[in-house]
Order: sequence, then structure tokens, then C-alpha cells
Amino acid sequence: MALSTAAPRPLIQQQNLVEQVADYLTQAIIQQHFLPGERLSEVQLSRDLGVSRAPVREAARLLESRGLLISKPRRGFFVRALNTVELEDVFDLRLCLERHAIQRLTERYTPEAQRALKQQVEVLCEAAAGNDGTRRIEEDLQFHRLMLHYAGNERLLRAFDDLTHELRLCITLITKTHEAPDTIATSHFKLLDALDSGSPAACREAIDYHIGVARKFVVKGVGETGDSSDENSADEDVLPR
Amino acid sequence: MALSTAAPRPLIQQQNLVEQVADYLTQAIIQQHFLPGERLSEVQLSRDLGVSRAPVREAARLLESRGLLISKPRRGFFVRALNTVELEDVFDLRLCLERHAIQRLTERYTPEAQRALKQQVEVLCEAAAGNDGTRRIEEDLQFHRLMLHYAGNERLLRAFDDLTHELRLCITLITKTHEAPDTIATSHFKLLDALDSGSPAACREAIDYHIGVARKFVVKGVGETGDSSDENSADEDVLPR
DNA sequence: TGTGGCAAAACTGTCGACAGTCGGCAATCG
DNA sequence: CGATTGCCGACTGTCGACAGTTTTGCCACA
Repeated sequence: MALSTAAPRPLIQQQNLVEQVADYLTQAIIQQHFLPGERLSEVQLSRDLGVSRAPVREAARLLESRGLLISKPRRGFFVRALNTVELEDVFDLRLCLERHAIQRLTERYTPEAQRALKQQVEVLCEAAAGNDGTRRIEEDLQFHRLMLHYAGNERLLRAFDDLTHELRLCITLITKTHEAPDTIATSHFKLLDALDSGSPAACREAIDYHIGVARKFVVKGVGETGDSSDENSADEDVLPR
Repeated sequence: MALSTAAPRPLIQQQNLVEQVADYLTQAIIQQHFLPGERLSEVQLSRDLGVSRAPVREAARLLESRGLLISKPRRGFFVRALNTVELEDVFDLRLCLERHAIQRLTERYTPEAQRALKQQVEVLCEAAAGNDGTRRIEEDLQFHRLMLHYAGNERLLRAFDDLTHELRLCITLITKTHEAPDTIATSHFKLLDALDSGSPAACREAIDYHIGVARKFVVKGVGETGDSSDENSADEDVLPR
């Protein structure tokens, strides 16, 4: 375990085709190259990407588990389209996760966490000032990811990451409508202040407000821009075991 | 929206091989036919099940997304082994989800929900009296699933279902050590009472107690029975973006 | 007896192919 | 003219095979 000359971990473990295809599909979806509800043809994709159908199928299953695609037996894969109800559910779950995370965070708020979060807010502010909507969103999500990380529950973080994919699905829809940079900045600084105060009540209030704003912003934006009323969701109101 | 004569849904959608294999693997894992940390050979499985490797691979990816398997590139799939820390994280997330669910439930506690939950507790008590440990666990989980369902957030329910797979992974480890039937009954009746009272505070207290008991029971059981210290988890303390 | 290296075996990642199935279109019938 | 039925193309589900890599077993050597 002594020091070895170079990076001991195979950092560039050549991504296998499945992950490469998954990344490509993810990017294509959140950048709206594939529209919600659109059907993806396996043969078409495998031709375009120059790979066989097997990796494409496996990648599609991966994205299905992340909520980006929906598989219909014998029909193929479709880009997920979130209706308003599903969107509200997503933000409600996000509220659930982040409330819990920020509470756990108050119990173990290390200087390291404080520093990292503060720094990320600065990065975010910088991004917010720029014109790259996608980057602004990513830096925003990264801040929350950091919060979840320092909350000290890996499984909670995974649940958040799962949710994040769906968030991107609808957030990028409204990437044009800028939120004012000041709003973003103050909104996050409030979170930092609440954490610094160490008061769970203040933290809860801050996170409720924060997510409430984001929710209103996105839901309104999707309501105007996107349709996604019922393109695929459909059935299953029963409770299968 | 009028009443239609029969069920319009295609009732018998023949399960494809992938799902069949996934079900088989799931059962085999939670019934300890495959031990935690054990490696699963694709060719072996496909031979045993009489199918080709493609469905096996896709099923394995499905179970990986559910947290039952872990894939190592060029190495294959391994049965997930939860260490104590991961187990604590699972129960912490469960607490997070159920707290939120029960709060939402108090806001929309319909007579239908009340009836369904009460009935499920009775079913559970009946199961608890019997000797089938697996069934007791399933009826218990089903009760909580119902709670999440009537909380009215589908996404929240999905997050819980994801977690459930991991719960089964470790719960069945200790299926022999019976919890006293009375304990189970009273523990769940307390939840019903809290819901009937309509007090969010009482509900929160009830669910905290309920999950706390389950957590102690399982963590203790696994600590004695299973090892699962560090069989696969390993690396990745960094925070990849 | 323990160790290092080499070769064979086993396995995963990927590919191309075949068969069954689904949706759409056109011809036919009322 | 509208509804129904049969056919056709396209696509998914599944399979067997090949190449590269990892693991294992063995043998020589210290």
C-alpha cells in the first residue's frame, strides 16, 4: 500500500459500449434531440452509432431504470414524457429527500462540508452569470448533490441521483427561460446561512422555500412550453404486488 | 369514462424471458440459493435455465439497477452483500420516505385508505401467527406499500419499491428469528391509531418508533448471522460527477 | 517448500442472424 | 361509404459464435 508511481486505479477503464451508448442517449434526450414520447428504434440507433443491437438494448434498459425511457413489450423504447402530476410527484420526493438530508447535515456539519458547499455556490453564481443554461443547471444540481453527499448516507444520495435524471428530463425543457442570477445566488446563500446557524428548523424552512421556488419555476415552465399531458404514462392505477 | 363491460387491459401479456429470468434470480437471491458476494456466471445460468445469454445479461442489469447485483467490468455479476453501514443507510432512507408518506397520508386520509390498511394489518397478524417467515415479511412490506400508495405520490412509491428489494436482501437473512406476533400486531395497530388521530406529530412518532424497532431487529440479526463486512462494496469514496 | 511465470481454460463483451409479432395499408364485403 | 379482414414491411426477442481478457492450474526454479 506504499506509494506507487502512477495512479493506481485504472482511471480510464475504457468505458464499455453499454455506458457509452447510455451516455450518448442521455445527452441526446436531455438536449431534446429525441422528443418526449418519441420512439427509439434499436436498429436505427445501432446503425447510427456503429455498434450492434446488444449494447443498445442494454443501455436502453439502463435508462429505463433511470426513468428516462419507457419500454413497451414488443413495441420498443419510448422517451419518457412527464405529465404535470408526475412532475409534482418528482418535486415532492425531492423535498422529502432534501429535508432529510439537510437535517442529517446539521448533525454532522464539518468545516470541510461548509467549505465545499460555499465554494460550489460561488461556482454556481459564476455559471448563473454566464449564458450556458445547461451548465447553470448542472452546477445547481451539483450543489444539492454535495449537500446529500455530506449528509453521510450513500443510499440517500443514490435515490437523489435517480431522481436527478428525471429532473434533467424536464428542467432542460425550460433552459431558455433564465432565472435571474441574483435569485439563484440568494436562494443558495440562504441555505448556507441556515446551515451555519445550525438550527434544524431554519434549515427546513430554507430548503422548503428553495425547492418550492424551483418547483413553481419548472412546473410553470413545463405547463407553458411542453405538452406531455399523457403521451405515455397511461394505465396502472391498481396496486400490483 | 362510462363503465365498460370488461377489463380493457390486455390481461395476459406473456412475460418475456428477461422478466422470467429476473424473477428467478430475485427469488434465488432472497432465498439464499446464491450467497452474498457470490459470482454469477452467465453461461452457467443460461445453461441451467435453458435460454441464451442475452436475456440473462439484461435480467442481470435489471437486478443491478435494483441493487441486488453488482457488475464489475470484465468480471461479471456478483450478489450484493450489504455491510452494516449500508444497512443503516437503507433504514435511514426508509425512515425518510415513510415519514414523508405518513405526513402526506394525514392530509388525505380517506375511509378507503383506512379500511384497506386495517384489513392489511389483519392479514399481517394472521401471517405473523403462522410459521411462514417469508409470507410474514411480504405482508409486512405490503402494509407499508399500501401506506405509500395512499400517500398519493407514485414516484415516492417507486423509490420505496427500489428500497424494498434491498430490504428483502437482508431481511430474509434473519427470517428464522421470529419476532413475536403480538409485537408485530401492536406495532402496526399503533400506526393505525396514530393515523386515526389525525395528528402529524403522533404519526411521526409512531413511524419513527416502528422503523426504529425494525432497524434494530434487522441490524442486530445481520450482525450476528451474516458477515457481509466488505465483500464487494470497496472503493469509491470520491464524489464523481 | 515457497514463489514466479507461463499456458490453457473459462468467461465476458460484442456481433450478425433468424423467427415470431405488431402496426399499417389495401382490398373486400355489407 | 364505412367496417372488416388479410397481407406486407419493420421491428423486437432470442440465439449461437467469435475475439479479447481474466483467472486458474501447472511447472520450473530458488
